[in-house]
Amino acid sequence: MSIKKPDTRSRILDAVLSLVADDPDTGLRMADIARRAGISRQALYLHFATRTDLLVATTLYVDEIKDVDARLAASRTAGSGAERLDAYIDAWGNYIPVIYGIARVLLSLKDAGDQEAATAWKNRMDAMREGCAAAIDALKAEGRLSSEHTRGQATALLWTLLSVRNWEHLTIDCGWSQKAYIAGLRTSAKRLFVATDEGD
Amino acid sequence: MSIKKPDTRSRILDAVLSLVADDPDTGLRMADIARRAGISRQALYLHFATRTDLLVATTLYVDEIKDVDARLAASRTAGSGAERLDAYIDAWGNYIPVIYGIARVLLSLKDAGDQEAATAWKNRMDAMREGCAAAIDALKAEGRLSSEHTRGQATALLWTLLSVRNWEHLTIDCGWSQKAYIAGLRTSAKRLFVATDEGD
DNA sequence: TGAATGACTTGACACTGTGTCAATTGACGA
DNA sequence: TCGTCAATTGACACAGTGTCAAGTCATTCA
Repeated sequence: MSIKKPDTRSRILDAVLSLVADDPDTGLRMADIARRAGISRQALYLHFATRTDLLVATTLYVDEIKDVDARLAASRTAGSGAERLDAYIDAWGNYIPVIYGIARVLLSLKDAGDQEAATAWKNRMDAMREGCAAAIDALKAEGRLSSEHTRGQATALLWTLLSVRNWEHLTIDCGWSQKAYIAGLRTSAKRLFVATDEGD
Repeated sequence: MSIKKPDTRSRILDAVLSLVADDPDTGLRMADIARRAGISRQALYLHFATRTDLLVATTLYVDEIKDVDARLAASRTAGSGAERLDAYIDAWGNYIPVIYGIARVLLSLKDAGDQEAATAWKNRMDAMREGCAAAIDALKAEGRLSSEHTRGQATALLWTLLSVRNWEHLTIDCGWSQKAYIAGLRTSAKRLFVATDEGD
């Protein structure tokens, strides 16, 4: 990886982010991105082979800038399984709005049948799933995982519950505030996965 | 509405469905649809103004053929609130795979910023939400709705839980069978919304 | 019988957006 | 001063949607 250099690449990535922030519904055309970055459309192709490449790179760039890893790692230090579940919901749930703009673009590419975008998204989501599995495992280790689910089922359910699509649905379609979203998911996850005191 | 006629329109709609069934990942181009329907590409525009119109019409056509209304109405006759919840999950959850192919196309249009597709989808989902609200209300009327949620919150959560995206995630990404999906959602909904016996 | 109508066909074309190619410029470092 | 690298301009190929004009063919109606 290069360290210095005049950083046209970063200007391009920032241009994508600023366009997405400005108008989430924009088509995000290569020509628009170039204009925003202050270079010619053709110059984009000196840095990224295709539009998909550029968009995938942008999501990685966001992860880097916003330091997902640090955010999510914090949740692993929590004490009990239930606390860990809450911490993970907080960490991931509050990260979603940060990535939502560009995530949406990537999801839309994936939906349109773009294999590369699908793979990139899958990788990100698989990493997120690890966190879900870790939280469920912590519960299980304490014997506090609801007897109604196996570890695998509980992990899949939590993973599903925490999807970007569900965040989108609850906040945008249902009008929940970010705070209400976090609170709602916390209580839901507790009800779903944490065994009640008198044997479950 | 016309009753007879050689029904080129239906042939077109069937062509869309058969293409979607054949290859869910296809681009579903107007030219392909025309070829499958046995007419010229231009003739499509004699029946549908735009590709979006055609695709929206196709989802309505599926609803008509498969009779969603009848399926969902059945769930309203169930006895207790809990039974009604189960019946609704069964009815809707088993309808999803029927519409999934074309729903996916519509969702992808919506994602790409198509306003007309977004509205059409919203209408369908609003109707589905009614069923969720009715099931939650039935629980509430019996005093069996978990005290942790208001009616509105519970409805939104159930609506979210039953989304096509979640079905997609659980069955396709997580590999759950349709049976496992229904069973998983039934127990989850019960845990989430039905109050436990000793005051909740 | 013969004209009008409606559904469909063929073929050409405009438009948008991505990606490619070739030739040129200008700066910077060895 | 030469080479190289980043960027520029301009032209173009290719898909896919949507439009337009002119022509065919069958049915219906007078």
